[in-house]
Amino acid sequence: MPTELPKAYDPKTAQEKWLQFWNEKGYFHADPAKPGEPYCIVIPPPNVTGALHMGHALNNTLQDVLIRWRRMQGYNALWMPGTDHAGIATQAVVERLIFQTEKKTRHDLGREKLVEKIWEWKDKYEKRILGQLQEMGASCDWQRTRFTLDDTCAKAVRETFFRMFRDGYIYRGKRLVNWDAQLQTSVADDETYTEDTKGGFWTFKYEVIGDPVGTRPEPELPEIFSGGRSERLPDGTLINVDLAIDPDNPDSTDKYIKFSTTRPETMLGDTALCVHPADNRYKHLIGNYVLQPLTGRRIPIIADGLLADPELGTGCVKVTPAHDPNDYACWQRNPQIGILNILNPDGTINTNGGPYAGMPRDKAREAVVNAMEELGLFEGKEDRVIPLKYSDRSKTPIEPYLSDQWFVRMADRDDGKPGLAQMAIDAVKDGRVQFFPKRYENSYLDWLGEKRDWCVSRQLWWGHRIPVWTIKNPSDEVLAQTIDLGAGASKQADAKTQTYHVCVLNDPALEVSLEKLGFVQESDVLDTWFSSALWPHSTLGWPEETPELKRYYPTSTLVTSRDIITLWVARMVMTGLYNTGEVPFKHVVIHPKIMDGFGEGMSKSKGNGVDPLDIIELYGADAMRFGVVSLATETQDSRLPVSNVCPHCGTLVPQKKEHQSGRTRKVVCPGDKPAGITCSKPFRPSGPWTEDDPEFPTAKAASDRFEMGRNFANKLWNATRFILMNLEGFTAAPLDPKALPTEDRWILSRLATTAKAVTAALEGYKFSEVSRLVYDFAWNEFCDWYIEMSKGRRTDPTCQRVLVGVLDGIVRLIQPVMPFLAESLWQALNEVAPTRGLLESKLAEESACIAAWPNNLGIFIDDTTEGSIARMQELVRGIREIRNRYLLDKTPLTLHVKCNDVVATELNALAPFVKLLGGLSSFDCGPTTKKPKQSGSIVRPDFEAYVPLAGLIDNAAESKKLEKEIAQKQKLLDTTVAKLGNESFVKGAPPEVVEQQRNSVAELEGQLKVMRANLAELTES
RNA sequence: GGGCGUGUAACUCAGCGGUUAGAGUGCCUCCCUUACAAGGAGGAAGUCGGGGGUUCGAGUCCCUCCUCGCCCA
Repeated sequence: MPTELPKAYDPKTAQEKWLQFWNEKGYFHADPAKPGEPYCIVIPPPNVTGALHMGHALNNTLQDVLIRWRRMQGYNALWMPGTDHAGIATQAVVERLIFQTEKKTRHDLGREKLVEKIWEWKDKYEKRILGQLQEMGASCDWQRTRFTLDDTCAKAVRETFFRMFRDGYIYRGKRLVNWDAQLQTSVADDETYTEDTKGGFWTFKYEVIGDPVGTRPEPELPEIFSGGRSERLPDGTLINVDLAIDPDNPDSTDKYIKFSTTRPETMLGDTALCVHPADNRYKHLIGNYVLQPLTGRRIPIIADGLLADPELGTGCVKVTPAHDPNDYACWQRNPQIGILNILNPDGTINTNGGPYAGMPRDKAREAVVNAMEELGLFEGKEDRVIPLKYSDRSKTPIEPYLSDQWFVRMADRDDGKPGLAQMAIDAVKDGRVQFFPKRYENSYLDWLGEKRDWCVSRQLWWGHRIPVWTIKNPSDEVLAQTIDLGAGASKQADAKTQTYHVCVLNDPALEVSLEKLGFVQESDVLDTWFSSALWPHSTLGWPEETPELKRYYPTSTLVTSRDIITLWVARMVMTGLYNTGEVPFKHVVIHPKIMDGFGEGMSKSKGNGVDPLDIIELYGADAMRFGVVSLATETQDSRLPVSNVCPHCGTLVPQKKEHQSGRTRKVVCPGDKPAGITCSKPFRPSGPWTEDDPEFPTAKAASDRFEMGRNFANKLWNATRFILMNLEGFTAAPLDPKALPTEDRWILSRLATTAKAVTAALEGYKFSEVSRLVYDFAWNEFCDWYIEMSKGRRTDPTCQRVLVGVLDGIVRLIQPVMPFLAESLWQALNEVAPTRGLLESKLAEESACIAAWPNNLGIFIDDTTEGSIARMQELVRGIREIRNRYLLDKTPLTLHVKCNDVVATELNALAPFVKLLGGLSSFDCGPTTKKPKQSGSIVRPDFEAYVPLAGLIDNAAESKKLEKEIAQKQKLLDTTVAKLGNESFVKGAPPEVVEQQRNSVAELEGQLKVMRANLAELTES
């Protein structure tokens, strides 16, 4: 006996049940020993910094769609899950938390203790994140879950660093970094943000000091104007640097030169003043010197057209290479001016700042301004809003800071070894790695093309500690003992600073003995991206030659968002090629970003992220997945306006901008007046909260964009419910397309077409197309028409087989997108019709997860039949339109159709359905049908149909409608005729288009004739 | 400043050279018809950002301007 399903789909029940079922069955565990072409995706490891938001939901749902689809196709599919330690982000979050709760800094705690605390945080959030993924239905191979700091990954990191060190790709160098003085670490550009901040614009002057000819060190002179700089002079000549006084203007003995700055304290580190080479006001001063009065240093006046802007301020700027990126670049062009660091790592002034040493930045600024004022060198201050760079981690201003860092060399090499950047460029250029959509290649290639060295050291405690031991000025004895360290260690020496670095691969004993000799291990850790760059091969076990690595590497597809193409994708390609000689993945799929309702990207710092679990709770995991798949189009980012669900009454209260970033703690529910709800109770809007609020319950986030998926799930559920209720006596048998009636041939043709299109969409990573195709077919064709038609054939065994067969196909097609729903329907089908099939009957698979993907249905495709049904649908819609217009409700109608014999034969064959769907008591059709008086009319190219409405018809209304239709058709006819009258159209357009237009004219003329006759009759009566 | 994208119905988005531009939501009318009111039937609603151009034909290709977004300087 058929089981009866509950009236509505209950996502919660399905999710609990099938998660457990899948887990027990182990469908998601990939075994390299099993057959099947490999298909592998590595997850972009989410940061353990915080929970996942809808952007992650989108990213992971798309991966799941692909992996589930390939699994159904019979691939040996592996989806490798894991999380990222996200160095600075996580450390900063934990440090902040500790400071809030215990008022302790990391230095109070110490390295070991802090790292321990971070591991606790990591455990908590890793669990949360993996839980979120599981609830979404992600079919990852959970047994293989990795973490970028676990032993397997650590081994790969160390091996890679060692090889790069040994091969000369890694070096120690100085660089101006974004210094976070609070956290005392450098941060990457993407870890900073710029905010307009109230500041000042001070103007000072320096005294130009006499510099008698001959006392200046001569060798300096050519350098100042050497290289490209002289070319930038407008007249192409060198300026006579020995002249402090302009020869053309001997009276202009400038005593002072004025400049402006937004950061007066950096004057302590000035190494030059700079003017534009073409600036006539200063031309004669170039090459002279000024006195930095606070430090007593004599610094040159130089010309640099790239730094100084004659239009801006006084046209003269101070140059502080160690504390400003532009000045730093100027120094690189003019190295003779020197570079001077005036800051300690904690942001206080160092000994280079003379009397100001030890002062914090802000105090030093005050002191410097005061001192300049006392010296009479202060010219004025203007309040100004300036864009200031902040650290995203500590929310304190960034200090450009010169420090020793470790770098990975990107550039081409002259020793025959390949340049890392070039290797990665080649892989995309020759198509070994392909981007979808293709245009994203540009950002990848452009960025790599700059071949800028990668700063990989971070002054943090949370991460992979750099395996380098260093000694300065070692004794000869020590040097002698480190001549031969074996193959497990590699040495670099910097002769200039007498510094020796030893990188150790994996030899704890050697580490100990090095330390005994006075070597000290580098305290820095590696940039997080260093370990994530290895992710595709490290997770598979590299450097070991594991069966997984052999089987699944290179992986197949990487699915990610565009903002980390450079930071992550490019680096994975580089390290993959460097370590394994092969690209890490063949396809890179870039998907859109989900924005909030105001067009801003979701992020943890903004706190405008929506927890997928909120959406899942409200609409179900299938609906959430369907929703995000639907918005994954190729071009557009997608807005997700969010509402707060009032915890008291369930009213949806739209989220406003002021609710975001945790700025609003209390919202009073306005209730829902139309629904008669007066709530007025307070709640806390959804947001980046980490704890409950004792006063106000927190609202969950909702978005009506997920209703579509929820409704669709319920629709399919009920379609299945209906079919199962009508399978009394079901027997399985193969279907012979030729022997089937029109309606069966039609729905099978539509299924076959849909399956083909869905497969093509998946192959092209056109995700939104996938959901749209299945939705349209299942709802608008199968449910709205075929199931309705089947109601006239309740006990027909063929119809039962078609119903089951098409439903079976729909369930397979939707499985990648809506796996919980699909499994629910599949299991229900398995109970009632375990043996089934369209072309052959066989026992269905035990789970939809492993059901075969529909293919080879092409035999069912039948355009003629699709045309017949389309005509019938037009007729039925016409009848319904008349019924609705006259509010005829359930009144049985009669219908007379005039058409040619061919059409009549087809319509007669479908007569039972026309009667059923149109609510007719009688139906006749043929070439001799006459229009009954007082009837509603439906005029279409192939037929004219009449519904007698004696006593009901509203002549005026009917005429009005007809007139409108006639006007439309006439307009169309006119433009078509005009088109055909255009000789160049008839000659230039493809013949089939011209033919189509000709047919259209004939049709329109026919229809217009009938409609005009009908109108005339209406107005007569 | 450079690059990439975007602007289509009230909202969120499809369509990217060929009939009269579509969907979901919302809106209006009718219907609790024995699968589904998370539903059914029907309807109204768009000078496809502005301006030029190419083409027999342009939301669709090119140029330009404007809006908004992202990335890189």
